[in-house]
Amino acid sequence: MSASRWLVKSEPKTYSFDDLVRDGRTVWDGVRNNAAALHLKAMKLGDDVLFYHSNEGLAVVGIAKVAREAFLDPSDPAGRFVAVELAPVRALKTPVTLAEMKATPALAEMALLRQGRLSVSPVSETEWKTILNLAGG
DNA sequence: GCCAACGTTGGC
DNA sequence: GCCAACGTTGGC
Repeated sequence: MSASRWLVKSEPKTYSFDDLVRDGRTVWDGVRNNAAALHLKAMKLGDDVLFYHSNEGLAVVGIAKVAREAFLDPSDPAGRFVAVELAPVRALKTPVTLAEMKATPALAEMALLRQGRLSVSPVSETEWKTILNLAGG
């Protein structure tokens, strides 16, 4: 079975893709939404992850991968939510902006576009390839 | 168990 | 700074 693909959002002011590159690896915690948490739980070691900058930038800027599968979120005192760990793979040659994605018919069904507030969402193989093409490979 | 009120996210 | 979308909370 092939790996799954995902997209995570982060406000660059809080934690940017550059921060992930600098850190080499990070705990992706603080997700407090059930739909997003289900996606975190479904992540497998080595899965591909698009890194999206929200609020500022508004673009997919890099590729990461799942470095540790879901475990109890250490920042959640109630023990209800999970976290994963992510590691950087590479920055995109050209960031792919939200506007570009909205203007691309092949991406019309993307969870990112259909449910704007979802902070962790699945990405289909077709969507992945389309975005990497937009990024210039 | 329903639903109104409220809070949060995130694009504009 | 505004507001749409959506999740959560709490009174009944």
